Amino acid sequence: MPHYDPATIEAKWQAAWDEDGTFIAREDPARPKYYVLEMFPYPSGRIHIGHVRNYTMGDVIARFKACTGFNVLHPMGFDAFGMPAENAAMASGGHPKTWTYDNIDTMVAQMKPLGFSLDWTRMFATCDPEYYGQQQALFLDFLEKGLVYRKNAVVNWDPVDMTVLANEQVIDGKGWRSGAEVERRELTQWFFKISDFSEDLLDALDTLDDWPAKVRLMQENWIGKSRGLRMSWSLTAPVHGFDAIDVYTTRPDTLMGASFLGLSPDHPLARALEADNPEMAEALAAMRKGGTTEEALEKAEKLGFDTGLKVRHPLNPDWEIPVWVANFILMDYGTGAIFACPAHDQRDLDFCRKYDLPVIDTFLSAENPQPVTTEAFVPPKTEPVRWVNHFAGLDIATGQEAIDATIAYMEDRDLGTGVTQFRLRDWGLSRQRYWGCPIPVVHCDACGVVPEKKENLPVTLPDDVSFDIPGNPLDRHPTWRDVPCPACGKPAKRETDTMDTFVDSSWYFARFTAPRAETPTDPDAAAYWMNVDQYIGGIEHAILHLLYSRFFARAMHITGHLPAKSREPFDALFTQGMVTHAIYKTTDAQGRPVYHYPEEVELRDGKGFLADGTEVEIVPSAKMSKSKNNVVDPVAIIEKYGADTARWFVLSDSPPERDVEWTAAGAEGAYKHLGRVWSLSDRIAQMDPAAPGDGDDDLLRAMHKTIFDVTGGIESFGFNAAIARLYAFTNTLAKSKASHAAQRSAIMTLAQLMAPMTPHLAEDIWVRQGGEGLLARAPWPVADEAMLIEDTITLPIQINGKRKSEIEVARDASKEDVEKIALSDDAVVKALAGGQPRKLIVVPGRIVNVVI
RNA sequence: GCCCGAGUGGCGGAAUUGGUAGACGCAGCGGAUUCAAAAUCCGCCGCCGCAAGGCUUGCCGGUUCGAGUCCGGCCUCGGGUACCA
Repeated sequence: MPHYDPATIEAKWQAAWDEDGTFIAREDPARPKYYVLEMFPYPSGRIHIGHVRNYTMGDVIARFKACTGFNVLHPMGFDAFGMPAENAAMASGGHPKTWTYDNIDTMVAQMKPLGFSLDWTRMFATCDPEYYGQQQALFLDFLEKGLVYRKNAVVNWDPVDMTVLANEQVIDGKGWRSGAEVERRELTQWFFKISDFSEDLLDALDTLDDWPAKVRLMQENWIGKSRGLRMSWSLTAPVHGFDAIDVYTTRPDTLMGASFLGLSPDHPLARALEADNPEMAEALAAMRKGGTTEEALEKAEKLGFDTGLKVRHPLNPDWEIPVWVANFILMDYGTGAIFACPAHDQRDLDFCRKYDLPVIDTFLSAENPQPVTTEAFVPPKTEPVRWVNHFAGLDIATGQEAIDATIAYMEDRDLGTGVTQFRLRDWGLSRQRYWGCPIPVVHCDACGVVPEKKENLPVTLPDDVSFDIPGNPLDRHPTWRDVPCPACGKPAKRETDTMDTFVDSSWYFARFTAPRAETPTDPDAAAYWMNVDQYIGGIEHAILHLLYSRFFARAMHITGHLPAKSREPFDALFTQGMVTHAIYKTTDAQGRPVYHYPEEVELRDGKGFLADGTEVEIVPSAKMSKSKNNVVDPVAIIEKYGADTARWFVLSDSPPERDVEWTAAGAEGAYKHLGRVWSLSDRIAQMDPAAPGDGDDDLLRAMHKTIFDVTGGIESFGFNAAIARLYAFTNTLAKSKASHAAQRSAIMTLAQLMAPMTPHLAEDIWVRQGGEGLLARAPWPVADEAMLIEDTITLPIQINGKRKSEIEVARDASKEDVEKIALSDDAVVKALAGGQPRKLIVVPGRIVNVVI
């Protein structure tokens, strides 16, 4: 008897699909289309188990939809620009382009044996000039429609390496290579006007019914719509042309608790003042140290500088309040100036305690009225509180009521304006780096910023660059940088910043509909294939990538590159969990972290050691990340057991939305199971067709139940539960004594139901049982509803809510009959001891509860 | 700091969304087969207890005839935090 030999089977069926062109997507108006997309990978070097899991999920959906009558588009590409390529070039002297394309070749070679139903003819990498040239065309169209502009923004500046750092490259406020304290520095940069769409991006979340609620909630919070008050605080004496300071607040109800007026260190007034005040300049320089992330700003120790200026309280001109500069105030949000109310904001309170500024309660807890000491009192805006300091004479009212009342009061007296504000900021896309899409503009002394002509696109990256010194090689590449002005022809300079890699991934899904078109999209192809019916990717992209893509889809509609229906490009979203793995860490002489690969670490008694005996720190369950060296390579699994085992295993072991900690155990079990199914098929094929059988009806009922459960499981992303049903049905079939006809029907159906997960094995069983054509194209089995209904059911009996017994009743037994049977049950009779139940609850078809 | 999740046997997890907690798999234990082993097949397998029985879904409290599921308060872990992708 031949044995299960995945190496042979898998190669054979992959060749058969290739020859048939099974997965090549062609527009066909006669058939409904289905576009399945998994977030495309960064070409980090080798695929890891997370990729296998992610793409297998998409493949299950793609294969399932193809068998249920859809014309499926299932493409793959690479998100190929980004920092790791430059870091690799710096570390080993190669070129980012070589590194990237070599990695892509390796990863494609690793992915193909997995047998994904991908249309490889549509593949591209975002670093292909063909792709990024079209992205430059999009940029120019956006520019023309006013969707892109320039303004100043802060970056992390490494004063030793003289270069801009990514947030990731700032560790504890220091540059990752130089170790120097990072400074915040302003540069003129390009921005997409995503804020024009704040309201729309927020409102449209309600239409995304097939997105996870948590993602919509995260986006809602990120966009952060708030209603507040904008008002002016007049200075007691004008300075540097300022006679007042504009402030925005979402808590105008706390106006009477104002303690000081705070300016961002980047506020124009702060900058004007420090110019002729060395002491202040020094203090502000200290405040500008450290990274630019929100987390760093929020967690940094509160620093302040008293400007000596005073403003008058808008409601009481005699009340003078000091003006301070404070490091926790963001220039990007509101007006870059706040009034601080320490009693009801923890940051303000920490600041006031440190600098000995007054703390004034405006309201107290209704039940427990205590003045604020070390903890700010910040109840939900919907909770009623007792007002002790409010101009409108409120007593008990909620924060929201007080806010509304305050805004009305201030507007009536012309002291301020109620405004709606969004937290969402414009998207800064400039990066001072080489390995990205060049921004297609030229800076001319005479003409200013001049867009490159479309016929000159793509503006390609030069190949002759070096990475031996920090900074952007484009900046120091005269023959690339120095060009004639496209408008006047005089000497000018190219923009040397490149685009954020999020730009690349914000429209690739549209490009896949016509990957070789000579415009960014092809209208007919986009109209047919868009939208993405099912998008699958990691929860780590819940905010930025998805929000940026939603913006891009809108902007591409405005510029005529996508139809109106694609303003929301992803109809359904599934966020799979991450594959996690411990990180093994030591520190070098400078105290910087060094990460070790799992294969370098020997585990003993829960501790890890390197070959030389050094103990490593183990950080459990961390996201697999190239830079942390905790990536698990699936290639060994595929080589040992085959692709079907790898696919089956990554789906079977945990629910797809949950993180999974990778362990090697278990793959063996999956492999054994597939071998069992293969042998079972072989045994059935050798049965005597004429021999009598027993239990055909039971087997066929189990089969239809399995069809029903597995179909539902796949449709609802319950892959692990669907696989559990397939295990159970395999066990049933293995024990069955049914006739050959029934068993053949059962094994062929089993093969079909397994096909989305283990397509090669399934095709092989299909053809050995005499199935016609490719299983990949065979119609999906449909459960016969009549076979799903059982005649009798088992009802559990609870006594006082605890299960004590169970009864068999007819499926359609009346409530009265069930009560009668339940009350005559031994356990119930015993528990009642002759008495009457206090209450008898019968939930038909579910449960009986006897309350005594 | 702030926003969003997750927590169930030795392990991964299931539970028709308020109705039998532990499906299915892994590991383990026992048996069959074998000269022996591997492979395969059969059975057992939450915890305490000799048993009767009791306990059990991170912790504390609540709602309910009934809570893994709903509500309130904590703890731990993970994701995001706008230049990692």
